[in-house]
Amino acid sequence: MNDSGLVRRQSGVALWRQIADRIRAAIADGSYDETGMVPPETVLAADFGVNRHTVRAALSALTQEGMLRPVQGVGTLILRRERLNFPISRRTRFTEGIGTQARELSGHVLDHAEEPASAVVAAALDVAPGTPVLRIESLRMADARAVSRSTAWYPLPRFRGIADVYARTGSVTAALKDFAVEDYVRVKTEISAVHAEPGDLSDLGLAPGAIVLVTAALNADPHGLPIQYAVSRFPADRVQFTVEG
Amino acid sequence: MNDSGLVRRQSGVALWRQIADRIRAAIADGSYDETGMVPPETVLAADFGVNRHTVRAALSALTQEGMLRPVQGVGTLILRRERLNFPISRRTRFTEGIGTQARELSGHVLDHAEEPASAVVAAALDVAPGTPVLRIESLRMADARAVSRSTAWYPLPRFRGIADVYARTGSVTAALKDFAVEDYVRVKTEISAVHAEPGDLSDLGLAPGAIVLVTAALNADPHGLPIQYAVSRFPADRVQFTVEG
DNA sequence: TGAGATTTGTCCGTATGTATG
DNA sequence: CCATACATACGGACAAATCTC
Repeated sequence: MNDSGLVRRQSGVALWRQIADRIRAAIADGSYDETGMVPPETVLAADFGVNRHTVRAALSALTQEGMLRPVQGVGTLILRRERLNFPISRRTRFTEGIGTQARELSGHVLDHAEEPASAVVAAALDVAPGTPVLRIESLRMADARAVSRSTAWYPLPRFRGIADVYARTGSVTAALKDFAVEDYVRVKTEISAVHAEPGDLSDLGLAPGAIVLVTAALNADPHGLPIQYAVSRFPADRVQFTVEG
Repeated sequence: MNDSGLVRRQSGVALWRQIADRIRAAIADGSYDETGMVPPETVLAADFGVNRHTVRAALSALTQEGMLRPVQGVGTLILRRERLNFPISRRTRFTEGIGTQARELSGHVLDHAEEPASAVVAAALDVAPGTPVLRIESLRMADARAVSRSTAWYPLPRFRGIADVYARTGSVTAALKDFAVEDYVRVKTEISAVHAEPGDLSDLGLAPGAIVLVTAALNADPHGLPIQYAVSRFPADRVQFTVEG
């Protein structure tokens, strides 16, 4: 199922990395589920039309990522990792959304500060540009792996101090409840994908060339007042979204 | 606005390609809108911490993509910076969705055939695995650039012959209307992102390492009967999605 | 008109990374 | 492990086009 594809040279992406990306994708869509192993290096080399050394470099990178374990005399075992599914709907909640897909979920506040609203943030929160807003940087983990890195903006003075509550509870929903927001709805979500930037490499533990899914989301209270605008970055090899109509 | 990021070496992704990706992203988010030009090569080289030749290789790639036009003695002009926005909602329609964002829209049938339903397709269309279904491969263009490559499955015998109507009209909605489907709704959309595969390079005109947004969508008629299951691939540098709550 | 500054275009050589056999 | 070929990245120097004063 991984045939029909010569790999492209002189493209600025090393052959071993192109091959690593394709093997990762093949593992994700279950192509090797029957054996639980990657095909032998010589077979892969023939399939991709490259030298065995090049395949070895690709497998070595995937082994480094913790996705494979080579066993001499046996083959290269696949250590399966499922992709977390993150539902997006009018009632999007991070913790409920991931639900039972991970044993351990947590949210961490990395930093927070009050600052004047940029044009984009001001438009989203429906305030004048330059109005003070609260910015919170956070990291979400599932089973000890980073699944999102967010920057969220909240209007002031309504939510002054919410960062402390979030830091204590690890939940946005709980923190909002503390500020008398019993319910809220997801008004709009923009989804795009870009290559990992230097910040993603450290925050999300990614390699250069990796893919980051980016969402820009607006949440509002039941009266329609914007309460949060957030830009979040997700590692595409660990997360997907589902939009339920 | 493009600072704070040295670029990573020996990662299997050439520096010039990493830099090309970041400049493309900076163009897309409007960082250079004031001048309509990319900063001078020497400035970019200093920002990224690389030699000017390396920046030139990146700019050369973007010029090849039709995104830039260098002018000796003046600078490097930005030709194109729009990303098509594709709204996803209960009433998702491709043509209406793209709407006025492009002057010319078209859909082309590349291939179609009847085949037994795979496990995934059968589950989506709510038929028994192996039941014959109609598969249609299509390509959608906006202003002479490919914006999606889709594989869609339709239940049989209900939609036998719909490929011809789609090929003639270039519109799924029109073709469905021909089969007495006056209205339909988007039940579910899964969104993920992967690296471009060999097929994407030719179909969507992408370079290796490029990002492809993948959607798996189920449409149903007003009675809730599944009428179409489609897996579509979009070039992430030209397309983004918006989910409206 | 012209001199100087700025910016892209092209050449040289050299060291390292990638890919093959 | 080796040897070989090509791509990538760097450093420097200069030419050509454009703008400003």
